[in-house]
Amino acid sequence: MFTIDKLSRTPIYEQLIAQFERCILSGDIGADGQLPSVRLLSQTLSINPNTLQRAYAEIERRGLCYTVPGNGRYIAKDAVEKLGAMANSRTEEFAALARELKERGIPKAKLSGVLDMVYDDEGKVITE
Amino acid sequence: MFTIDKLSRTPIYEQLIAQFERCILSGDIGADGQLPSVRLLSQTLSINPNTLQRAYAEIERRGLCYTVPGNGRYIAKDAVEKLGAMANSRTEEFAALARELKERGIPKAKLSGVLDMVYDDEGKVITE
Amino acid sequence: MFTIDKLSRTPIYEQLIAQFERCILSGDIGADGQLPSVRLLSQTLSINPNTLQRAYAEIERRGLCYTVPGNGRYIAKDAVEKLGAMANSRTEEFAALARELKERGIPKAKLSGVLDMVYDDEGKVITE
Amino acid sequence: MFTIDKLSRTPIYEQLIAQFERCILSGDIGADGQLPSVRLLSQTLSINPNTLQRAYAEIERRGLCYTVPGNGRYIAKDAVEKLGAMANSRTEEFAALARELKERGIPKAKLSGVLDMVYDDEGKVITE
DNA sequence: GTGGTCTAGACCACC
DNA sequence: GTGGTCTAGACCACG
Repeated sequence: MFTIDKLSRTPIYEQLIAQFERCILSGDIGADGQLPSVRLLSQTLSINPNTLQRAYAEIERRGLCYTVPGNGRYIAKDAVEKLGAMANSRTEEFAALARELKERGIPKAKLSGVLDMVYDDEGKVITE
Repeated sequence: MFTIDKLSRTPIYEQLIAQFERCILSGDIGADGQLPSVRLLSQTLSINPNTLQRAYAEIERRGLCYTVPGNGRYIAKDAVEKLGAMANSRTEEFAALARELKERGIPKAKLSGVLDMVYDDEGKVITE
Repeated sequence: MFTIDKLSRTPIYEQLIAQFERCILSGDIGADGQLPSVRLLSQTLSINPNTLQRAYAEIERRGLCYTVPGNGRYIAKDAVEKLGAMANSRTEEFAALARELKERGIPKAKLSGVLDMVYDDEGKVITE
Repeated sequence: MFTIDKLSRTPIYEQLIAQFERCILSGDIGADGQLPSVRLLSQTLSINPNTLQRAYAEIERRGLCYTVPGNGRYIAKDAVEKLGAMANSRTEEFAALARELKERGIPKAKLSGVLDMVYDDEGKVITE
């Protein structure tokens, strides 16, 4: 369910956050919306509870989940919407990267092609 | 000529590398192709000489420049081509970002629009 | 009669205590002064009996109620007076908060205004 | 300069945050606006560096200070304004407390008196 | 059982 | 020197 790269330069807790956000989007969390407990998941992933705790704290700070004291953590109902709003602001990142690649001589056609591939990806697989 | 953001989370030496690469691409380095000395430039930018040294070392490692001992650093003649090759591999990065944004519900049209903006921005200047 | 916020950061047992004290002040407990049994009320509120037990223990410790073994819990006759005395000591808390807000630049007029609003709120109901 | 109560129920890192905010308001940070380093201050207060780090991270998240990589942390120029804005929203807290005390029979006159004392505090001492 | 906090000590990257 | 991250292991409050 999760893949953590302990050697990566991006901190583990950020990797965790990213993975959780993906899970929320894809609905890969149990139907009751409960997130795995700190103890359990930290064992499963063999990471330190503190690290996971930190990831959870940040996810909660973003309003994507909430804590029921003594009971567990649950995904917020409007989590998907919030993620959408956040993604919108990340478009600027996309623009910056495109600008840089353009500067380095990558033709627009190439990037357009990549975009096509990404967005038609699953479509092709199914319809073929 | 250079703009360094000391507050940025991306290390200064990486910022330097990126800026040098841009200068190489745009030909903004003196006609003789000589890079400014560590001592001089570090003073100009008021950064630590070690930091600049590190950037130069990395640029050299990438084969974009070479050192003439006791004389200075000069841009390699095939530097532009090498940068082109490197940029190509960075397209994967672009794809990854596009994939993620797609996953989060950003429609293809939006990204295409961004692409158009980026590429038609200065394109006009050329076609005029 | 009771509203428990299970998501609140203030423990449930403290919420219970506060609500009981309010009920005692407003006289909203049955004329006989008997408090609901642990079993019944914990079911009604769908909270853990232990939690309710803890709240009752604390209320009893404060001398606001007493237990008749095998019979039930009853509100102490001097409960209201005791609550008054306790509230007096909480004025210090009020002073501390006011001091802090002053330190942060909130003008006295603003706090006075708040005070007016709070106290004149239901005051009207009485004078009518 | 700082007083930490390790036995308090409010976490150390929150105590730290509160104290820093007060220092910022009163201008008790060195003229250059640099905050003490994690290592140094954690030794001085004999607390764990991690705890202090956490406090600093939160302060930074609130936009009250910023980090110069490899150099240190500095107070943001608009820190005082931000603190003012935050305080404004805390007025609600004040109202809630006043409401509760009113409910418990504290007369308005008493709270008004407290308010007078708090705000005229230093004035009296001087003019008397 | 749950989450929250803290300590001790280590390692890394950057300047 | 600076901040940032992580681990290991402990303790506490709450339900």
